[in-house]
Parts: sequence; structure tokens; C-alpha cells
Amino acid sequence: MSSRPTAEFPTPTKPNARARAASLEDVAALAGVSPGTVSRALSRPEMISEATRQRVLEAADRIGYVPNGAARAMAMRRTLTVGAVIPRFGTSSFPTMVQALETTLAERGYTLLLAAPDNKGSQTTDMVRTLLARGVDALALLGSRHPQEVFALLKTQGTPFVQLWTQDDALGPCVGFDESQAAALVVDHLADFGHREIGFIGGYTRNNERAEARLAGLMRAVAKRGLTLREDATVETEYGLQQGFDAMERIRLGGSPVSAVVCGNDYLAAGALAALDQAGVPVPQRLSVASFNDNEFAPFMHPPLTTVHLPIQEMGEQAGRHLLAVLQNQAPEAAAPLPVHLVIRRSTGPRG
Amino acid sequence: MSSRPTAEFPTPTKPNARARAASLEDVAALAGVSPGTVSRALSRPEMISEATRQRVLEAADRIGYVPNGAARAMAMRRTLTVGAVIPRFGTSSFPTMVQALETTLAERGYTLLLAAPDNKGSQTTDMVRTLLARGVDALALLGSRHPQEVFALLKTQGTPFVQLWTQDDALGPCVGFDESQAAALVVDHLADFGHREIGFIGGYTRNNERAEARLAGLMRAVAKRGLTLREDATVETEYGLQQGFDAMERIRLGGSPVSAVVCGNDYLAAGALAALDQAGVPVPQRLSVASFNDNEFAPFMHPPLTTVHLPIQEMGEQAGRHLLAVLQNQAPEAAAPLPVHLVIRRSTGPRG
DNA sequence: TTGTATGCGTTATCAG
DNA sequence: CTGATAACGCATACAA
Repeated sequence: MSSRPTAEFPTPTKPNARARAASLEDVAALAGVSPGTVSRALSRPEMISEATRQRVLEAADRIGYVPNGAARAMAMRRTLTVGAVIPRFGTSSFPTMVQALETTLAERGYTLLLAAPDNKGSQTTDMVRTLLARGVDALALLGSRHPQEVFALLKTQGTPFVQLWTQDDALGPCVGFDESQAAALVVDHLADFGHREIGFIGGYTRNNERAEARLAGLMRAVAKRGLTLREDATVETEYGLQQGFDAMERIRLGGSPVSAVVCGNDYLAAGALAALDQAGVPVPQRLSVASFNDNEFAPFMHPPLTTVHLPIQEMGEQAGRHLLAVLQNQAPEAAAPLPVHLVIRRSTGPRG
Repeated sequence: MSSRPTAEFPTPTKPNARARAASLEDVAALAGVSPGTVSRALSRPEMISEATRQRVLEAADRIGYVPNGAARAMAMRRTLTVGAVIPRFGTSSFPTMVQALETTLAERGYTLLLAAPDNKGSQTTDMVRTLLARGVDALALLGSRHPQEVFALLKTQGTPFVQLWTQDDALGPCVGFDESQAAALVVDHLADFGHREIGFIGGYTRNNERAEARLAGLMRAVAKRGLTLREDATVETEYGLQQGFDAMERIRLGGSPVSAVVCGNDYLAAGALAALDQAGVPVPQRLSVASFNDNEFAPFMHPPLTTVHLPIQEMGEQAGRHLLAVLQNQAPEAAAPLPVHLVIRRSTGPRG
């Protein structure tokens, strides 16, 4: 028999404590069955007779029963919850990925727990620890490079995880695309149009694997085509519109003889274009701009710019499917990064 | 004494079950104290002697102890978790708000649980139910109008909540800004420049309080200044770049004699501008475009457009603070919407 | 098909 | 300051 008296008036733990929400036992009492039966009626309908099931459902509905996830988590030893660590939430394509991830997971009943470093000293390790303490069944790590500590934590907790936006699968399964190929596409395109000296506005490579890989890929591609990546036209900065604007100003005022500038993402590109626009520099006649398309708005920007389209949404979905597979089938499912599509959306005009 | 044998070999529940993570009891055993002491050492340091505290901390660290949130939630009757329902995650300013919300909450140890309807039949009510089942201590409802059902659920569960981006506080505390004032600013601006007949591209007003309020505010402002909001230049659509593009095409091809079009958000505006650009329509000489600035990139768009800047980030922070207040002080703290700043970022040129 | 009893890992209460 | 012990609400193995 249960230790909590159901018939008595519920004793508030504290004076200000909110009224206790309905529990399985309350439903059971109302339906005139045992708690176990209610539990089964709700989550294993096939194990119960239709009649009692109806009675239970009605009772549950009548008192507005909502299962207690914490109790359920304790009993089942899983929370139906997945954590996501998401740097630079605002000015990146991460929202798109997160949306895709959330949708994919939600279809199987999983909920997403968010942790977004505010680049004001919040440590990834702490966020992961918090997420683990919340009992996430799995974890998605977006962008950036994470301290070894994080992976140690994940290992001791036995929590499956997946990294997004990287190819470096030394530490675990990854979902990403080929930065080298992306870079090559842009560079080839620019080279075909006769550009020789190009610049680059990208994210800080320090502690940012995405930015690092992007720059590295670009340098390889540039070398391969015999172009020059001019140092006096290469800027590392935070991602953001204002940052793109400022970076382009610096390049422009520096007088570097580049004829094209590649931007690490759309925000930077939009900012850069705004700077050129304001300065009255004709694009692409005087200076071409190219970009990697993190977002959906690059194709709509003016003036047109060469863009490599990155399959953001697909990455989120793929990551979600991978985690679900690990979570459900216990089958790790080869974690090889999916092949991804790269598309030139608009053409950077020939040099003037 | 505990019922689980700590010294014995842990019995796996199922053959495939992952190794159990370290528990309070494991730490206790290692540190040579009782579980209760470990609990206190970790979460109420002031109740414990420095010596044992150190010993416990070291033991916990050594075996990589991470507290079990579910168990903690059961005992404490709270999860240190806040839910957020977020429609249209991808193409809106919601990421910015969510980031602000998350940061504000994280500072006090709260984690954000995400639910993002995919407008493919996923019901808000279900998401709220799921979030409640996860045990969220409070809930943030962004955008849209929610079914009565939702509020009933929240009431029976006694879960505090806050709505963002609305002024309609009939159903509970809200954080929002004055849509009427925002609309008036745009309209006054356009009127001052001599525009008389204007169009509008906005979100579907059906089931979208934001869009509805925005249109209503616009209509009031237009009437007040004696302008005309032309029906043949008013388009309701999904938010998005492509949608803005298409809407403007429709208006343009329809031949409506408007001289200015107001867009419900930046995505729509960007799309509309792209359409005009592609069609070779000079902006703002032939047609002016104005917009509400949901995002941070409007000021960087070309050509310049009148923009009302909405305090997105502040809304997220305000909502976070409100929830924290309710959660911690038990003091509801008057839920009046904060006054918000409205700023004209760029000027829409005079009519040509 | 249904009822009963136990355990899940913490916190909190109450003695010592 | 510390140790034992009782909830917390649910799932599940076992009995009936």
C-alpha cells in the first residue's frame, strides 16, 4: 500500500507551497483501479482492457493529470530529453539547425534542452555539466571546439553525443560537410572570373574549429589555383553584421589591391556589402564579394554575390536521426558525415 | 540503511544497459561519510565542516560525480528548468529573444527547455503538455495566440508562465511593446514624406496575435493620418524571405497605385526589396519600403528603408527576470509590460 | 488483465 | 555538524 494517504487532505510542505498537481494515484483513486493499472493504461495501452483503459483515460482527463517526468525518469532511467550546446545563437545559422534538430527529435517524443554560452565567460564545460545534471539522454554539440574535459565528462556519464558542423571525428561522431570542397568551389569560381588577389573576412580561428577549417580550406584552394590570399585583406573577427561592416572598412581603407573578398558567413557578407555600398564602391565591378551561405537570406542580398550554400537544415536533421538511432536501437549506426550539397546560388560578376 | 548494495557489483537492469553513473552514495562510500552529508556538502556548504567538505568534494571529483536531476527534482519538487514554446524559430527574431532569455535564466541556474512547433500540425497544447510533463518550473510562450486549453493546463498544474510579444494580459502576465505606437511611428514617417496610399505585407493574422496587432495598429495609424491602406496592396503571408519576395511581386504586378509598402518584419522586407531590385524598380524614388525591425540586419539592408526598431533582446531579458522573480521570491512582481524604445534607423526617401 | 511491492537518487526531517 | 530514514511519483517484475 502506498505510504501517502490519498483520502486525507494533502499536507502542504511549506506555507507557500503551490497545490500539488494530480498524480497517478489520484487518477487511480478516481478510476477505481490501482496505480499500476493507470500507469499501464497510459503508456502501454495494449496491456490493458479497453473498458478500464477508457475509465482511466477519462479520470486522467477529468483531473488534468500530467505525468511527472522526474518520477518517470527515475523509474525508467531516462528523461526523453536531449541537450544542445549552442554558441553564437543570435548571429549564425544555428537557429535553423536547432529548429531542424528539435523537430526531428520531437517526432519521437524527445525534448531539447538548451544551453547557449554568452561568450561572457560562461564555460562550455559547465553547461555540459548542467545539461548532464538535468539528465539528458544525449547531447548535441554545435560549432566551436570543445575542451577535452567535456568529452571526459560525457564518457564517465556514458552519455551519447554528436558534434555538429565539424569533420573531426577523432573525439566522436560528427555531422558536418567538407569545408575544403566548399572553399574550393568559391575559389574556383573567383579564379574563373579572373580574380587573382583575394581577401577574407572570417571568424576568429582561435577556439573555433569552423572558422579555422574554413580558412584552412580557403588557403589550400587558393594555393591550388595559384591565387594569392592577401594578409593585408584578411580579417578575423566575431560573426556579426557590424563586424563585417568594420572589417570591410579596414580592408578598404588599408588599400589592399584585392579584387574579391570572401566572407565566412552571410552576416559578415551583409555587413561588408553595406560598407561598400555606403562608401560608394561599385560591386562587383570594383570589388567582388563572395560568401558561405549559413542562412537563407544570402540569395536575396543586393548586390549579388557568389554563395556556397551549406545544408544547414539537413545537418540538424541528420544529427537528430543519429541521436535517435543511438538512443532507440542501441545501434550506433556508422557515424560517417553525410555527403552534402554545395550550390552556387548567384554569380559574382566578372572583374570590371 | 540504503536498500541498494554499494559494495557489491552493480546489477545491470538489462543486458544492454549502460553502466550506471556515480551516485551520491558512491561518493559517500568513497569519502567515508553518509549520503546525507554528501548532499549537504555539495548544495549547502555552510552546513558542513570545512574538513569533510573538502573530502567529499575530492571524492566527488575523483569519480566524476554529476547529480541526478530527476532524483533531485523529486525531492525538491522543482527542476530548475523553464520551458519555452517558440513558433517560427527559423525566420524570425525569436532566436535573439531565446538567447536573451536563456542567458538571463542561466545566470540563476535555470535551463531552458525548447519546444518549436513546425507548423506541420504540431499542436501548441501538446507541446505545453510535454513541457509540463518534463516538469518545467515555469513557461515562456512566444508569439502566436494560444488556445484556451493551454492556459487551463497551466492553471491546473500551477505553473507560472509569461507571454512574450503581446500586450493582451487578460490571460496572464505579458512582456511586449506597444504595436500601436510602432505602427504610428512608421505611418507618421511615411505621411511626412508625402505618401498617401500605402500597402502592407504581413504575417497571417489568423492565429497570430503579433501579425494581427501589427495590422490593427497600422490601420488605426493610417486612419488617423488620413492615409489609405489599399486592400489591393495588402498581403498576408508566412514570414520569410521568399514570401516577402512573392508578396511584393503580387503587389507590383497588380498595379496598385501605392507609393510605399510597409513590411511586417525584416525577412519580408528583405524579400520585397529583392523583388523590386530584380524588377528594376527604383527604391525609394518609385516605391518606398518600410519595415519593423525584428532583427539586427535591417540597418544593413540596401536600399535604405524606414525601420522601427523593436527591443527584442530586452524582451527576452525582461521575461527572464519576471520568471525568476516569480520562481524565487514568490513575489509576482507587477507584470506590466516594460516601456520600450522605438527608433527610426534610416530614412525612407521622399517620394520621387 | 489487474493488483502489489520495490527501487530509482536526492533532499529534508529529526535525532544524536 | 553528522547519520539514519522517510518521502517524492512512477515503472515494472512478480503474484494473483
